[in-house]
Amino acid sequence: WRSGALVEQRELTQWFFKITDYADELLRDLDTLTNWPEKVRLMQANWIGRSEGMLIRWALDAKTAPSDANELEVYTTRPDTLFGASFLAVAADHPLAKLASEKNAALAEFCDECRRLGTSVADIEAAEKRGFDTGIRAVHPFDKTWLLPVYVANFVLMEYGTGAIFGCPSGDQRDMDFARRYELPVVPVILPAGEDAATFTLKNNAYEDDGVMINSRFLDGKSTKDAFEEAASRLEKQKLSGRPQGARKVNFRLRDWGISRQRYWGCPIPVVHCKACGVVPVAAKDLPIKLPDDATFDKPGNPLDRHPTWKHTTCPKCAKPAVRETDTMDTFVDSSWYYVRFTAPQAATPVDKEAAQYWLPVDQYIGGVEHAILHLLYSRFFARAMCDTGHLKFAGNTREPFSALFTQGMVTHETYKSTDGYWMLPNEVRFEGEGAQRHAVEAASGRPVTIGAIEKMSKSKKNLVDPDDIIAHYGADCARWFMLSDSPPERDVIWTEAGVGGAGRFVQRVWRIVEEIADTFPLDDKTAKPATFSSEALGVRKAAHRALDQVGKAIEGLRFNVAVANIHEFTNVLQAGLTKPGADMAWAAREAARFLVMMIGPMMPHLSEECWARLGYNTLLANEAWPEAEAGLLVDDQVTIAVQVNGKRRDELVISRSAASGEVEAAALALEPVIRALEGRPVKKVIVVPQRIVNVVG
RNA sequence: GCGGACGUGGUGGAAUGGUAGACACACAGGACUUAAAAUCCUGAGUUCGAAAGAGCGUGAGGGUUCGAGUCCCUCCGUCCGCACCA
Repeated sequence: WRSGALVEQRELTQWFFKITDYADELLRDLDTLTNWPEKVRLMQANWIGRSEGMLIRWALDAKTAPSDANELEVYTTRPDTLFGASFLAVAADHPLAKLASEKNAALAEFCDECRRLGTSVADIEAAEKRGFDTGIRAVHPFDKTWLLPVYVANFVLMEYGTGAIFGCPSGDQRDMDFARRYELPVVPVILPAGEDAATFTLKNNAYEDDGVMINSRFLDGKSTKDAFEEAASRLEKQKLSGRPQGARKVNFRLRDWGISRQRYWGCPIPVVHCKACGVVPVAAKDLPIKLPDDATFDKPGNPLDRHPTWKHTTCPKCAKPAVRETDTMDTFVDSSWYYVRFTAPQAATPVDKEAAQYWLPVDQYIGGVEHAILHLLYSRFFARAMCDTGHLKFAGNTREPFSALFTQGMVTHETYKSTDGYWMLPNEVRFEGEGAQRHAVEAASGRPVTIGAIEKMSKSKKNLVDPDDIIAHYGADCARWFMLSDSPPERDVIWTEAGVGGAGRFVQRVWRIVEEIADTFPLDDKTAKPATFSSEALGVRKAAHRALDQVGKAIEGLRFNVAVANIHEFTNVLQAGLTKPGADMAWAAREAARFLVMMIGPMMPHLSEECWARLGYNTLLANEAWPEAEAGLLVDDQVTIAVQVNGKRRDELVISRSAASGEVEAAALALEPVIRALEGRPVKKVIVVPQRIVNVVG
């Protein structure tokens, strides 16, 4: 239904949000989003695509121009290169192209051809730069005697700038390609640093960077930046038909947001079309407009448009029969402000400003990078628009909906296709062989299966793994633990169950340790903390407190795989400690068990509550505060420092934490491997980094 | 074409410029067992060596530094975004 007359008709009633009004602010405020990934900020900046340039009006030579066309306005970011101009070009849809086509059948044909091609990315890539000389000549703004040809060119976009450009082949690769094809002059106007003006020439590569102006009359010798300023201010002062010939202009790549969809599944756009009153908004009391329950989907096209009764209503203004808008909104509209609604989901009005002000902005937003541009830009726009319409107010002076953003990776998996071309679930497939011999067959029939690319898990390609299988076998906590331990959350993961067994063993191990400690050292609030600890017990305590510190920080930083590794490490120490019983170890072990259970809590909630109860507590672990690590247990009196000779590690040294540099140096130089590595050479220099490393240079 | 990210053992991955490979998976050997499972212990980047030890080692090559996986430059590869935006 997107072809033919219907599209024309639709064009007239397309609905847009004026996101371009916020282009500058959306771009500028990206700098304030310091807790957003650089990548996403960059993608948004590129998408908004701000460029500073000029609109320049060129007079058309009366002898060659159509009678009702006497000037052509172009957009450029490089007024400095005006003396390198060798042609002008307009888009096939440009009014001047249409005007010129009226008396030129060949030109009209060329314009048609341009319109047919050049829509898809692939077309553009393949398309050569082609043009058609309209015969019209334009007058150079700085030289009345200099006439330039005006072409229609397939690489000029009507949607950007004015749909017309001036071509400077020496300074722009596209213009260069065009000039070489149509044998237009190529005049270098910018001399790169280190080049000689007398010998500098360009072959088929344009020089697009900065330099010193040449062949440019009054601009000669200026820097690119100064030349821009000079040319711009002259054009601003210079008049053409009584108006300034040039005007500075900021242009954006960002377009307005077309929200009209010809689909059933979306919020209806709440307006009515009345023959007498025109487009009339639906009264607030009649909102929301509900979709009909009896839509049919048996034919292509918009079910709302062909529904027998739904669209027929009366005009809110004059009460005469009128027709509802049958376009519905893009679903991105809903996702652009749900976070505001979520602060007061029961509110009678769309937004409870007080609740929104209390909760927003969102502290930590987590989502896939696929939303980097559309959803996240629309949401930033909506937050601002809602502030301006009085629907929303933020507590601070920000207008950003999401303070911090984290982009998680995707879960990917191999894809499988049967011989008849159907996608197959991984659990319908059996594997044989290894390495290059590895191949797949249908588990049920033994028929061969093609192993396809590793792709993002999707229902359509069926490369899905059902977590129920893992949950049934190992439990939900184990599934969670395994996923968190596997790789950092920002990275894509190729899903594999290899390793889930290890997570299962860890779950069992935690339970065994907790049982052992609960049985051997039952909860007894009266047991006083021992005055001193054996070195083993102290070791357990240090490991416990260090883990608490590390795991807390890792979780805060969303580095869950590191948190898991830290817990593993600590568990290993605790388990070894249990083989050396004693009153002080009992106390240390109980403390350690309590910490262990608390640390796994966020990642294995069921197991940890079970363990918590097993340790004798009759509270909910979920209500417990994260314990504070004792600072004194986080540092050792003795530190191990590496000893290098000429940057190569030769030995290590255990020494008092507070040892003076001289002391450390002496101890390092006395080490036998150090003496050996020096091979009798004198020591030139010794670098001592306290508590870290010694480097002997010799 | 423009912009960006990444490249570390058999695998997933650790590492504020300071002992590369933590932790785990897989693997091998051992203990326990009639046996297996489970559990526990041990080993393991690579080359040479019986060992002690030594050489090499974070995609390749250069640079900065006492010291580089980490910073800078060039190249190769992989991935992502934008794409004739004047």
